Amino acid sequence: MVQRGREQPQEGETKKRLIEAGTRLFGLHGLSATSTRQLAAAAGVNLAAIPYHFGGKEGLYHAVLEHVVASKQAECGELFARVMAVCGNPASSREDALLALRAMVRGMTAVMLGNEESRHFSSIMMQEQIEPTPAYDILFEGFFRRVHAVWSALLGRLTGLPAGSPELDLRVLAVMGQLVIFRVGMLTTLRYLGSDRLSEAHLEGIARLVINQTEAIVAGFAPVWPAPRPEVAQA
Amino acid sequence: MVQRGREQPQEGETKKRLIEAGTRLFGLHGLSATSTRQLAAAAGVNLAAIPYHFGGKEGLYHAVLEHVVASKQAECGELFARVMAVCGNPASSREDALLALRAMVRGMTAVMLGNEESRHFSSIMMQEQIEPTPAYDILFEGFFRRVHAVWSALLGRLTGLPAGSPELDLRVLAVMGQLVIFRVGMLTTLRYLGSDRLSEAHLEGIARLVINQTEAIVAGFAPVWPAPRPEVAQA
DNA sequence: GTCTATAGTCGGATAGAC
DNA sequence: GTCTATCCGACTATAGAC
Repeated sequence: MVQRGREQPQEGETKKRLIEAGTRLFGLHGLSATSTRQLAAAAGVNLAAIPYHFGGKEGLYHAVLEHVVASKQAECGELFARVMAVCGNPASSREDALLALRAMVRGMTAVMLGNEESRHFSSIMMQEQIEPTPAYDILFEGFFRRVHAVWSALLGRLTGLPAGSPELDLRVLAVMGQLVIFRVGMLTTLRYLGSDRLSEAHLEGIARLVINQTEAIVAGFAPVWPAPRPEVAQA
Repeated sequence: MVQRGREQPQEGETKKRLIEAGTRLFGLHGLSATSTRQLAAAAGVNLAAIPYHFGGKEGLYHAVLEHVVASKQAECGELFARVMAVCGNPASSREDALLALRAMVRGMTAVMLGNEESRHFSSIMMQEQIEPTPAYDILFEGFFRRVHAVWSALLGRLTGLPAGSPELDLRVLAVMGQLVIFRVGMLTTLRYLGSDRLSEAHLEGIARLVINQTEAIVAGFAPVWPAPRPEVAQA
């Protein structure tokens, strides 16, 4: 808050502390509503370190986005690879695919709802959806496209919809929405649960419930797209 | 932009223009990142009108929230009443409830994804989820609680889950998530569709797809909560 | 009720000592 | 590479004329 009671920090240390503080503050308040003075104070570094190391506030924001995307990639890499292996293997059974689906829901529940860092990450993602900055592509290409690809392979396998078809792309979004809403509407969720945080039991309940619903979705799937010209000429 | 080429506007007119401009600008940039100068310029009124009429920027924000909530209530009131009537009538069949579900999905698709005003409304809701202001209760009590109550009655009727149970509350959120994600992740959705806006055909496809999935969810429903102590003592 | 002018604060970036 | 001191622009709110 005031001054660090230590000797001069190393170069890497200062940059690292600013990125950590930036992840938290940009997530909470957004890019324009976070001041360089707040950032420097939270990181315990000098104000002038921001223009010096990152070329300005926007440079720091850019570095924060690259950092959180790399962090999420590391967190999800193994899970994604396992699921993709099942989907890409023609010998795997439908039962294998359903097991992979359960693993995917559980993994995404943990990644999205579990730790505190994910809160800041998703807040940044939401702000970029509302008002994209030039750094939006980092999030889209680095994180979102990958998640979508895995879900797409999984649901494509279970519904028979062709990869890249609009119906599959939209269904992937709708299915992911079942989980995303708990992140996006966390505050509202907690009000309904009468709690101030999601407990382990809540996470377990959400994961089970989404697994049940997603299995029901693929079991009751019937293609609806391309909307075959609804009631063409009343014929 | 500069000056209005007219005589002095009426009192009500100035307030109305500021609220309209506020809905758009607060939705795009948020409370703290929208300046009074932007607001006054967009509304075509004098800067000093904001403290005069609303007591300051935050007072205008408060008025904007009350305005959008009232607008959504008017938009949804009839649909909600119809669905609640079906759910509250013990004589209505399961088929009636499924018809109400279809009407609800179509109605919410139109309300949430259809018009331009809903974009600003949902952006404000998202920002309040990230960093709530004292005005958050206006949104929660005035809009969200009502939507949730209707979905809850509908899904309670179709699954047999008791009103107010945690599982029903969470399932309502998960089901709504299927639609909410298209609003929250509109930018990403459009990238996948390779379009710059959602056409009527897109909306129709989304509504059909969510209806199909939600019907599948209630058909394949199996209660998962309260998680019956997952593998209690491995017995 | 609306305007101009301005007070007072806080923002990001930089110069230059160390 | 880090610090202090400072510039200058943008912000919200207000005073006071009309």
